[in-house]
This record gives sequence, C-alpha cells and structure tokens, in this order.
Amino acid sequence: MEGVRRRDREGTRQRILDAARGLFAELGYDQVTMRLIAAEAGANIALINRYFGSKRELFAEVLAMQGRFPGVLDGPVAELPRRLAEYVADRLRSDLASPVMATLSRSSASPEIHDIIRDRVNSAIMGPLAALLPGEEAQLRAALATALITGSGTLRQLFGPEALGPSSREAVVARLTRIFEACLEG
Amino acid sequence: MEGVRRRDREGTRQRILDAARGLFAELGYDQVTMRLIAAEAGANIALINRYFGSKRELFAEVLAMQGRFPGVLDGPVAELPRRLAEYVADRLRSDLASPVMATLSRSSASPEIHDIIRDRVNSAIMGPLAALLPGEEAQLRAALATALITGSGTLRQLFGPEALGPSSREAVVARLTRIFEACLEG
DNA sequence: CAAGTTAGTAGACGCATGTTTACTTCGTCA
DNA sequence: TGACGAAGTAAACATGCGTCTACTAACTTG
Repeated sequence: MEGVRRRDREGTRQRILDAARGLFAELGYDQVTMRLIAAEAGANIALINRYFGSKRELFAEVLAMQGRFPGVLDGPVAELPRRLAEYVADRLRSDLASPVMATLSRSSASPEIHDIIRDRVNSAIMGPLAALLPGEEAQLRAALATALITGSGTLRQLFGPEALGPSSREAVVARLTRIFEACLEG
Repeated sequence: MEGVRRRDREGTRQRILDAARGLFAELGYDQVTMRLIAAEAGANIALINRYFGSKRELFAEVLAMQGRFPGVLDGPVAELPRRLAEYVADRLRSDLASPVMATLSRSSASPEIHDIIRDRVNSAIMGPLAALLPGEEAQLRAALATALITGSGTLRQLFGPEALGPSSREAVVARLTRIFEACLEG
C-alpha cells in the first residue's frame, strides 16, 4: 500500500541528504558532525552510514546532487560578466543560500575531501566557464573568474553581508561587471 | 653566563613560534595539531600552552608576528595594480611561502578564530588598501581586491601551482593587472 | 655546597569525533 | 498467524584532540 509509512527508507535518505546539504553550505565540511546531520534530519546517526557509507561519501553525493550555476552560464556570452556579477553580488549581500559556492568555499581546507572539491569546482564552474570563452588563455581567464567567485564567498563568510560596505546593489553589480569583463575578455 | 644553555626559554619559545608559523601557513589552523607543532619545534607539548596560553592564542601571536604585505602597499598608487598582480602571480605559480595569505585563506573556516582572521585581514590587507584608494566606494573596491587575493590562495590550495594553466608569468601578470585596475579604479 | 627556582617531561584527563555492533520494532507475505 | 527481512535504535568503540597536573632535572643564588 501507499499509505503513510512510518518506516520509509527513501524518505529518510532524502531527509538526510537535505539536512546535509543545508548544513554543509552553512558551516562547511569540518564543522558539520554526523550527529548534527542526524538531528537535523530527524534520523538515527547509524542510518547515515548505512545509506551513504561514510561522511565523505555523503558529502560527495550532496555535491553531485547540486545543480550547476542555474541560469548564469546559459545565455549570450557577451552578457556573461553581468550575470556573474549579479550572481555574486546577490550572494554577497543577502542570506540567500548558494549551496554550491558556500559549500565549496567553506570546505576547501579539509584535505580528506580535497579531490571531491577540486573535481566539483572544475565541473561546475571553471570547466564550463573555460569552455564558453573564445580566444586564447581560456583556462587562465576562467581560473581568475573562479578565484574571484570563491574569494567573494570567503569574504562573505568572514564579514557577513556588510563585507562590501554601504554600497548599493547597483554600484556593486557595476563594479563586479567591469572586473569580470577584465577577467574574461579575450 | 652566555654559554650554551640547554634550558633556553626564549629559544624554545621562538622555535615553537617558527614551527607554528610554517605549519599554519602550510596546513591551516584546523589541520595543525599541538603535537605536530611540538614535534616540529623539538619541544614538549606542554610548553606551548605554558608560553602561549592556548592554541588559539598561539595562532594570534603568529599572525601578529607576520609583517604586512612587504613592499606591495608601499610605492605610487598608480602602480598598485601591477604590484598586486606580481605578488599574486608569484604566490600562485611558485611554492614561495606567503605566510599571511596562506594562513588566512587556509584557516578561514574555523569559527573559533574567525575574529582573529577577520581582524588580520582588515589590518593587513583590506584596511590599508581602502586607506590608499582615492575617490568613492573605497571600501567596496578594497574588498573586491581582497576577495581576488584570498580566492587566488584558495585556488592555489586546490589546484597547486598549475591552477592557472600553461600561461606564462607575463601573461598572468598582465591579466591580473587589468583585473586589479578594474577593482581599484575610482 | 645546599636550597630554591624554573625549563622541561611524561602521562593522564575529559571530550568530541566518525564508525560499528547488537538489538528492537515494524511491515509484509506465505 | 507466524516467521522473516529490513528500518530504526541505543550504546559502545577506537581514535585524536586541546589541555592540565605531577614530577624530574638543570641552572642560579645564598
């Protein structure tokens, strides 16, 4: 029957995955404990490893689940700097979750997941960006744009939404657009 | 007398400080253990807390010991973008230690030292930079340059010296100069 | 030379972590 | 209905951490 199942393998698995996604984005890999994930998901701690194998594998699955930059990398390349600027500005100034960016920039110090992070940065940001860019030095240009994105995440984490001072959203977007243009232009 | 002292308080203290500086820069706060510092310094672990109080206080002292950006912030403001570019390019492409930058970008995920890191970023990089900049939005411009610097450190940590691809130093410096100009210009 | 100060040492303490084991309870189906 | 598989649970395990205490031994000083 499809009635309310008190024992719900898939449901529990999904709750764990959701809890882990939010916590990893908010706190970073190291600061998130198995017990915290279990409590947030309303599940027993032993189920995490039963369903995912280990904390590391759960982290990998959380990252694999996340979409790429939604809507940022799509669209005309000429407007790419502006879309990147708006994305970063909004993530810097508000508390809106940007799971991918937040997770990556808050977990990059943990050596046990270095390879996972590296692969994800490559496949979600740097790789697609380099593929989009015409002209020479595409890898260099994509890498520097990526550095700015992740650096913004670190700054946000350190200083909060006021990291950029009292500037208006328009001023921030305008400035960031020019910087991304300098990063990406051929 | 000034003979060879087998019991040398100041010497031991200095060896601990030196070991901690190198290890924090290389591995970040979380990954460096008291026992690792003691082993590297050739000192007993209990002496660390005797001389510095705690791991956290040792970290603060290590940061306080470090100089500011040597030679980068001094000199004509017009050439500031180029000096920043050369600094970042060299730190990205070689293994030359940049203790301040490395320590900051590798330790920013640890909440117990958040305030120390924040103060240091402010007093060593962002603050002096904002003070140098003429015109409006100095804080925004300094913050974005800082984001690029710390993001470069993160990228270096993830991908090693080859993070930027096969580009020459000249190409990297030229590109970074343009980006820093876009960050800093009034 | 004897006493006192203090650098240095060994080891334990309490705690938190990721992981695993032994067990209980629910749901299903022969 | 009763047995079996699987979802869920509680508790322990092993390990590593920062910190602290009790102690030893080297240097200084009277």
